[in-house]
Amino acid sequence: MSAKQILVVEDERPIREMIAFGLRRAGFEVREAADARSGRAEVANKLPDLLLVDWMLPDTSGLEFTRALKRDRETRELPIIMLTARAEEGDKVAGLEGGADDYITKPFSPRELLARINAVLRRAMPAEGTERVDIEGLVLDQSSQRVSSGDRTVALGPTEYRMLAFFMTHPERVYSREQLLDRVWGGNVYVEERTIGVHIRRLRKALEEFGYDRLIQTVRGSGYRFSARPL
Amino acid sequence: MSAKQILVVEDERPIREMIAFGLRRAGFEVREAADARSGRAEVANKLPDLLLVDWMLPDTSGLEFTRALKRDRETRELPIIMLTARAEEGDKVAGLEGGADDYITKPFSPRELLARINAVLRRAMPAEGTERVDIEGLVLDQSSQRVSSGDRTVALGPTEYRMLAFFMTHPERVYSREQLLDRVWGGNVYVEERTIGVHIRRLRKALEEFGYDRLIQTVRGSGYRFSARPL
DNA sequence: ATTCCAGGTGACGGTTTTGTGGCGTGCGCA
DNA sequence: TGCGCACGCCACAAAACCGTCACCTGGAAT
Repeated sequence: MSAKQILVVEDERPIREMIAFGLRRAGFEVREAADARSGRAEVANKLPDLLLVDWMLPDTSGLEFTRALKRDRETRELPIIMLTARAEEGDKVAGLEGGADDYITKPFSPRELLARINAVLRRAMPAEGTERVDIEGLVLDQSSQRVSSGDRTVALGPTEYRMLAFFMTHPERVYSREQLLDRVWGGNVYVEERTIGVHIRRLRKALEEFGYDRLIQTVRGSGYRFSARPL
Repeated sequence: MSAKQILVVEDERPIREMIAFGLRRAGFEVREAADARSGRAEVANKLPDLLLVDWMLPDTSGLEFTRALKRDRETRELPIIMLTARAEEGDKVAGLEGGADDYITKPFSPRELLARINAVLRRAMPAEGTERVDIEGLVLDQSSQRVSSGDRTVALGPTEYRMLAFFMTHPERVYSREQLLDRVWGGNVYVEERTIGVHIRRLRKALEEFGYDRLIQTVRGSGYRFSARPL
């Protein structure tokens, strides 16, 4: 597994360099940008694996920056961690709403940062060799973000796709609703656990016409399981 | 799987109780301590599965408390989550260096706390080699919460599954109804001992079509035994 | 043989968990 | 600005499961 590339967008140079230093020492490849403009340029230049974005940037707010990236299809899946100072704490919510995958308040320890980075990467990154998964003829292709059967594509919303992708890369195992929230939605979101049932149903319905809805099994009292074996 | 036990060490009573309440509602068993001293006593008394420690305690800093535990061989593996107020944020570094497995800043949402707890517990709980058990072709797979024979799955309700899982991981040994209540239902539940017989029957019936019902043996006057050997 | 009792059985009502359809909202897009 | 898609959530329906009870059974003790 090659080194993950992280782009740090932060205007205060000492901070930026300290972060970069720590990350490099941890084995990441690091690129730096001092403002949103050059940040965008860097992203366009070569897609990093993860973005660290300061909340306050000289030219735009990190929020705007994030929003823009999350809107673009090309960069939508790019994981973003927002850096906020304590004073800006009230905006956390907004930061997440804006689409950041996680945030971290300054000051933070290198260890904390690493923990979050790894968490987010783990979430975002298809585990080794799961770029393409075929289960009983149901085919997940992560690079094109599509799931298909034969030559037909299963119609899925973004959330359904993420959930199905997660399931297909983690079959034969029961996941609680809480775990699903954590792994499919991401750590810092508040969503009713009940809602998961709704998405399960939508996913089942989408798979139904292909005859694959049976793969999503309910484990009463525990959660759900994706399995090729009959219940 | 019986309920995990969590010890909350926090001097501010309302906060402590709120946390305890939330955790209990989430199915944890909770013990409380108001200062480091009684905290230590509680730990010594009976090792909990996880520790929630406030950063500021009347007698010692949470840091010292944690350090001490991490130094002791007996408690080194005990997972610790530190609670810090925002104002103490700068000390995070020290907190983590001190050996806490995670920290969380007040105020926090119950869900966030639960997520961290589960994450830490999951990390701390490496399988005991009972992940997969095969007895005479009857296969228990705990990660998928399923018992199967050949390619067919035994249809079990939650309680039946728990009971069978317990039996398969503790074979060749007689358990009284009371013991079963304790280990399968988990301690503080009021259920008629008579009821166990009913579940035994249900379990036998479920195993019947696979020819495995013979594995559950009645020991008159004592209880039940799961054994591959006939008798 | 008769009695007695632990344990087995089948049925039932209540409770909890999950499935389902629908509604309102927010955001991207035209 | 208006439209349509996703999404989150609610309220209700359906299903699964659980704990008990009343009654049956088989064998051990007398």
